[in-house]
Amino acid sequence: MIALIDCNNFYVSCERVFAPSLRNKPVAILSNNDGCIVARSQEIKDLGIKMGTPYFKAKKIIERHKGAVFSSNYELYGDMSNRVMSVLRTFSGKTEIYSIDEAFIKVPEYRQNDPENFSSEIIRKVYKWTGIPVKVGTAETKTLAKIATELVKKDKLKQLYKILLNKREITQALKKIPVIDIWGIGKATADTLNEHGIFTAEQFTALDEQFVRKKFNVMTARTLKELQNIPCMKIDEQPQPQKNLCYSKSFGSPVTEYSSMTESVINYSSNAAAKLRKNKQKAQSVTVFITTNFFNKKQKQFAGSKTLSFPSAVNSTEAIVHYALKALKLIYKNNCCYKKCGIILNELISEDIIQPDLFETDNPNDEKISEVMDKINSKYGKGTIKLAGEGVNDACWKMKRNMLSRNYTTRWDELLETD
DNA sequence: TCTGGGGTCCTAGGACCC
DNA sequence: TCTGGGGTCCTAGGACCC
Repeated sequence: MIALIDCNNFYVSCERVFAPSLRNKPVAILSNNDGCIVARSQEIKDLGIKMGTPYFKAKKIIERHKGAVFSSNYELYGDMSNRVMSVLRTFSGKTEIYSIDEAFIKVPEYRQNDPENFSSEIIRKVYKWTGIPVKVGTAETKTLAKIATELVKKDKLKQLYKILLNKREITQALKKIPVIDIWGIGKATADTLNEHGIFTAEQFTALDEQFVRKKFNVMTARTLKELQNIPCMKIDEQPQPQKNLCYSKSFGSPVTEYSSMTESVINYSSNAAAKLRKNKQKAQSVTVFITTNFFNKKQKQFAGSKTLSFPSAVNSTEAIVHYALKALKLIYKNNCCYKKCGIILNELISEDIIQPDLFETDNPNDEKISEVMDKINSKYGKGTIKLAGEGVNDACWKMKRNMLSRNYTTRWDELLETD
């Protein structure tokens, strides 16, 4: 038996924990650069504002309803997520953190005779200990557990949990779910299914496995079996180490100068390198990409990317910045109005794997310098020490975060300063 | 004026090997 | 005149997730 725990409007809930006056008001959270709406309270949804709506299109209506809007505060959400997950671990020895706001847990044997009570205990304890409201879906497969939480959302059930164990109830449930809402079925597959006259999860579940396997792929066939209550996906406690790491952001305002572009590439590379070291990994190659604003139809469009391999796996800021700048030089085109750039570190391996550098081009001091920088930044706050090439704090390309809340749970010094 | 970011997995096709 | 069969590896692109 598997339970899926899903935090309700997670980012919104995090902000509300520290601003209780917002509990019954419309609250929206914006993407980087304060661009799109990426999380919505129920009140915002009720205003008809869709996920991903550009903020400028929804601003007026939110203001009219006296709603609150926040820039996304990933430090806060990340920390709140850790708290929720540690509460969940008190319920089961087997938990899989699926995303920042969701986890699958295996229901322990001795709790399987009473999933209702088990669910409501989870909901109560997580709320009491963290302030975050969650919903719980229980079933014998992951995909059906997902369907169960979907039903809680859709039907606005009195209970914040749903149990899908017996056959009749499963069939009833699947009738209410359009294929696009099935976990693992996206737009493309849903469109094809619709063309074949398949609209609900119940209709999909009746299909022949071989047909689905042929028409689509193994993943979709697996989803089918899971909906037929045949488990195909295990709870994955030890997620595989990450294979790529990407740090990319749109610019606050467009970049037209090579010097600004280098600043941002140095900054993004340093950030990516720091993340890599935090994950205790090294990269074997780096990709740099730059693009113009593709929403602007009148502008000349350009997108370039280049991947360079390191002589041996690295994670020092110095080495990564060096190669990223080399790659940038190869793709940069003058007279373009750039909107975005990004750094991808590829072919990641554990930093414990020692790979001798054949040509000994590494500078052994680089790693030590990076280590010291990490220590200083972790003690005194991100950005305390950085490369001069990263430019100043108010550089035009830096992302906009005009409505940022405080790091209530991770930076007490910051609170003391501002209060 | 203003439109996000970060991942994974699968597949088909090309290049190459014997 | 007639030109095989069986592999592996890599890459780009598509599809999906949050």
